[in-house]
Amino acid sequence: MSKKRTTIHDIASKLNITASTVSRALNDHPKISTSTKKLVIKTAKELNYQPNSLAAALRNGRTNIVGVIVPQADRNFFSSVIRGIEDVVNKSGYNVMICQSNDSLEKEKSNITALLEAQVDGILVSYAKETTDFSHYHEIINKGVPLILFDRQDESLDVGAVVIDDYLGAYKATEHLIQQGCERIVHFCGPENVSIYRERRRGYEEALRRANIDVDNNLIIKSNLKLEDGHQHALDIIKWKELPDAIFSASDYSAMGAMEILKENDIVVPDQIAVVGFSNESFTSFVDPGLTTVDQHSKKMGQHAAQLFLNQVKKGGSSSPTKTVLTPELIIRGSSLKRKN
Amino acid sequence: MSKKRTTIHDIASKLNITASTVSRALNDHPKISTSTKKLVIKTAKELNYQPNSLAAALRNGRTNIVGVIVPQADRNFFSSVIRGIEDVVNKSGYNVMICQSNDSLEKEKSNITALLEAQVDGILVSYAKETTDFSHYHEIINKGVPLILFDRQDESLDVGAVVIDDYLGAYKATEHLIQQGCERIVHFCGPENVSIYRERRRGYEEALRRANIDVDNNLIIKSNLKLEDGHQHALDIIKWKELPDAIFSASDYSAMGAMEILKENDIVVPDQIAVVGFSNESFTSFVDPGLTTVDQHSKKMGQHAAQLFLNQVKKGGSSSPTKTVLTPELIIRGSSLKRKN
DNA sequence: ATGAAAGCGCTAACAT
DNA sequence: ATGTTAGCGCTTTCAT
Repeated sequence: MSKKRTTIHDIASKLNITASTVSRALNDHPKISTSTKKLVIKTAKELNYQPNSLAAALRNGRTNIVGVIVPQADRNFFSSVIRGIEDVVNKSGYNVMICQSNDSLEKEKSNITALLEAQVDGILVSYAKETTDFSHYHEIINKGVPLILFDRQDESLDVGAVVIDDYLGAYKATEHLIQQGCERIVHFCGPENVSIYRERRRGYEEALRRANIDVDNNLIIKSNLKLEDGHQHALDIIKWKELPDAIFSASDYSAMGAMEILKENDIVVPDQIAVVGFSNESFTSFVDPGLTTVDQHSKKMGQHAAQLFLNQVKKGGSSSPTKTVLTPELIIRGSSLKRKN
Repeated sequence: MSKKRTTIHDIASKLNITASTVSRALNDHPKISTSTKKLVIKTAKELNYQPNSLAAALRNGRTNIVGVIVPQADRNFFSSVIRGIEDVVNKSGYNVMICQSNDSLEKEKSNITALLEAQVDGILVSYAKETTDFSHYHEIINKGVPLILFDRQDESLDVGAVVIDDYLGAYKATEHLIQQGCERIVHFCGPENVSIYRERRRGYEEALRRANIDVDNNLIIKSNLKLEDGHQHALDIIKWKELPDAIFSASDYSAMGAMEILKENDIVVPDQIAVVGFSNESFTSFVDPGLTTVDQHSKKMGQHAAQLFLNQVKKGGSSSPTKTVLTPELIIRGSSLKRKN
């Protein structure tokens, strides 16, 4: 059943030429006569020849595969980044190997090991929420494998990176809430080891300060930012003596979770509590009221990250790595638009 | 900068033994003394040795990689299937290489070629909406590479498959609408070449017949089932002389699209028009009213598909391929619950 | 324009 | 318990 695969040797012996000629013909080498090329290609088809990229990769030292590690591929944001990456690298003949870390450090490490063993030509990663120690990334760097970080980055790592200006996104979001008349703004804040969450918190605090509103640590809620976390936070909040007038969440999911609980408890969004999320997940436009959020130009981020990788390959890792910062965009929807009163 | 990679030969020469011993030690071969093993492992660490799975794969004829092709990784359904697949195959030492076809036949073909050239040990695929001709799948089969279909399958292909009973899911959904008193039920129906959409339509029609309601072809709308398609269909529908009293869409996205337009035009869901979708995408529970839908046990589907693959590898492709059919579950939410009147 | 030969890094059958 | 040897399929330098 499982017939022997045909190799270039099979083609060669059938045509009474050598494997080298076949290899060259197949790779469109300039010094091979057109007639030979045609013949080889024809015979290859007849014999149902399938190149073994493994063997070529072993010989060449390049696999033409780039590894991508994301916390969760089902986040709209990440899948959109991946599309951007594919857009760019496919054009240069690369394939993409996607791994999910599920935001777990262990899984992230094993992903990296697997990709390194598979001899990928580069690794693009958005690291897990759990990740605080970055020594496993040094393994990538030490091996001379191009490493690009996207979305989440670490300053201690001297590698190419593309991020959005999380500080600015959070600043815009908070400023918007203040303009709507909010003064007691709760912030759902992600793990502090992740730079994007530190930055978002900084943007939130700075916007308050500029508006002469004191930063109240009681209003800053440490969170894992999942839907269920949003539920829990909202359940806590509605027991407060004095309700806040807005929530700015560092994630759309926890924002959504909070909104669900508020509605269940007949607290009107946005009139009693305005809600703003972060990421522009697709569901944010479906819900009622639409969830105001911050768009991160995900596809563009992927394209940039891929381009950084390609540049690095071209230059052979000479010049110092580039950091690209994209400007986020506030998407205003019903969840934050207070009626004038 | 990019130092030479250490190989088993480096370890061998440092320890004055041969590469074979090193190889065996690293693979925990029973006939290697514990002391040698320890020494080898220690030295491997010191030299920062990284196995080259490419070379091993070339030698062994197995890569321990399974390829997965999905139309879109950002569909909750597919990403959930992928998790199920990873769950199962990781435990058996396989890694997963994910490709997206974007529902395009061309991309699907190039995905298959890439995976085949990468010598993956098996391919699990849910084919693109565009796919009507399955000859490229025969290449996989002819090469003796295990092929498993999930979600979408083709009867002409004699391979392992795991699907849900789309007929039953659609039947339950339609029956539910009828029980709610609906009689003029519109159906958004996907491309006919895709089996799942044929089956869903069949379930819809059969449920009507059993309730002695004539199948009205004017109520069956051919659709590509994206959000925008739902918008368009709803815009058409609201111009009808007589409104339908329900919509059963073969996809959550087009159901959502329709719901958005209906709301904008002050048509009350579910009272005037009830809406039911298909797939249980995560946003269906977020929206207001919650979207009634059919759950497809996505994670379980992935686990089953992966298990079929593992079985096939074990048996060496002897026995005839297994088809697994999962039973779908109707998730009733607000969008279809008419108030009793 | 084509051939001969070596080797990428690893494993396994066959020694001893 | 360890060494020897050959080869997986491909590319590429060096010949001719």
